[in-house]
Amino acid sequence: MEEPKKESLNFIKQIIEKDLEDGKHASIQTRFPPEPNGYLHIGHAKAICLNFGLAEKYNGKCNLRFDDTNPEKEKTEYVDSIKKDITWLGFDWEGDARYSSDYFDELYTMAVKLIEKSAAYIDDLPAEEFNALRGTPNEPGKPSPYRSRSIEENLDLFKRMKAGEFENGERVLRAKIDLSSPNMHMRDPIIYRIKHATHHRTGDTWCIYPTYDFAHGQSDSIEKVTHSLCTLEFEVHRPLYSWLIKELGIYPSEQTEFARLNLEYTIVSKRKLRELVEGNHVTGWDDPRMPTLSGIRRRGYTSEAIRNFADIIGVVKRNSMTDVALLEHSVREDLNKKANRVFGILDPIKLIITNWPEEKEEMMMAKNNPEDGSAGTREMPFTRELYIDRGDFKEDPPSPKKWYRLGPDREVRLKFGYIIKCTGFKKGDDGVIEEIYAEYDPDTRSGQDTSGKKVKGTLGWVSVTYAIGAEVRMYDRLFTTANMNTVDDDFKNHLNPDSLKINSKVVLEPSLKKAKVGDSFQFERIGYFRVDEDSTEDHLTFNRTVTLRDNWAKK
RNA sequence: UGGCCUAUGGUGUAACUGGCAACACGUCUGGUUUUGGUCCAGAAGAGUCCAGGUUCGAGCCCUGGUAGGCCAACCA
Repeated sequence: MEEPKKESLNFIKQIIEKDLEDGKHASIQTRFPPEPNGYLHIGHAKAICLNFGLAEKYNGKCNLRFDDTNPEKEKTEYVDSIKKDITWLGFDWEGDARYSSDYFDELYTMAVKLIEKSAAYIDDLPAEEFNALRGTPNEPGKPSPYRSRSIEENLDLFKRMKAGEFENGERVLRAKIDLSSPNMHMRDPIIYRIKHATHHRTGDTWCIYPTYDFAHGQSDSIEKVTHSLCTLEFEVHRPLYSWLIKELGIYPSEQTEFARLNLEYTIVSKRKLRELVEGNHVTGWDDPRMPTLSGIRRRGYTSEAIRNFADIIGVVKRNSMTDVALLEHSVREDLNKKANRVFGILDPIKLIITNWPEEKEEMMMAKNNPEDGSAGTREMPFTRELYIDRGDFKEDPPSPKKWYRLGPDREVRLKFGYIIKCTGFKKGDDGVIEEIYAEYDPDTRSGQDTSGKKVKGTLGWVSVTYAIGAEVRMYDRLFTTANMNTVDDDFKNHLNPDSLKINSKVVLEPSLKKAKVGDSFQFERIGYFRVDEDSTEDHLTFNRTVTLRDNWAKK
């Protein structure tokens, strides 16, 4: 017997398994806490797969909680899109979606408790003076003159803040911790601020709102989150996270940080993505070039591919730059199993079978997916005039060993059809080839080939008589620079001018008439394509998801 | 004149917690193939940031460096 290979655990799984073994927790509770101020992107997918995946693996639970403590930025529109994206990825959150705003009352009570413990105070300092007193990482902060107010005065002021007696920015509530801490977040951080703004859920009930630091950890605690996972930049917040929980004597959730996803040629800053949308550099949040989940989905990536991708990139504490090849491999792997094969000709040129009678038609049997027998077969009409791809013909091709395709006197198989031999071509005055002529060998019908001929090249084709036209949007990376984190000029200078090429002269085999929005196909020998929502009843539009691997084109 | 985190092939991660560095992607060979796809077989590619130390033995531990990331929004 072979030793069962021990599954290697990432550092978070190790922590969880230890906690479970030690009996620290009977089961785990995680949460995915997006701020509803934008669309989810591929980086969020990593966090979603982590949190929901962990709950799945360890029979725990994962909440969806909207971190909505800043009314000026948050909108219900985003709540809806976020839910949709998580569902698309195939995850279910525990119970109803939660909101930090659900806990505003409780949070307020906690703040009062802190004041009563003399662990928080109201500061009247204007922002400028406030920041000056805070010091720098190298110099300790100095106390505000308001730091030593009485509990009664603080309580009264806080109540009046809540009652709306003050203007935005006039006063804040600060936790009283340690002004000389080398960690800036411990230098009496602001925990409540005045914002006369309408909240997407609580409306005008409140004019004071807790800051991230005062809302996040306590919300975790209220939900009895055992493992609160967030990205590396929150590492410095952890002492504050723990301090508040301890000071308030509430359920001790624990924060653990992991590295966020960095993907080559990709940007995941919400601000920058918004800039692309608003500057019309892309067509919208769901432009198939966008790294948003809505964009990726529209492009044709499957949720299985994304989940697999999240799986193979792993979870660690070190920053890295992920090769896009990993993502592309994930989709190809998934689509290879699922997508039916069809013939699509991106750059059509007429091929005329001169020894094929004008009116003769034959139906050819084509396999839908060689990887999946249950995908069945379909019929394709074979006629005298066909379209093949211009790139499959060369007037003066290299040696047959280097060129498997068509050229004068060369033979190829038209897949699922006959072997043909090129007998000539017609060139226009402008030097452009207009038509290719060939003769077919009647003994080579696919499946009934008695000729014994072997040809190296196999081409896709579409009957001119039955072809349907379509538009294909060929997408490429949005940026030309691999590491977009380190560009110091305007990131828009790095936009790839060729990130979208529209090809509207594409012809497709007639079976595609039945294609529906959202369907993915493999155009044989070319790539994977998804039917876009811009398609109409009688005109299909496809997005190129990704090309096929092509070992030959590289040489 | 600070604090915290991190460092393993080209890329992403492993290494049963001290036992001669593994997997995936990518690259290159060859085979199969009615997709130059898939699949199959194989190869190259790191001696684990550097220097010391502990140890029979260090990628894992210790010390000191170096490099990168993060922290001074009433953002999250």
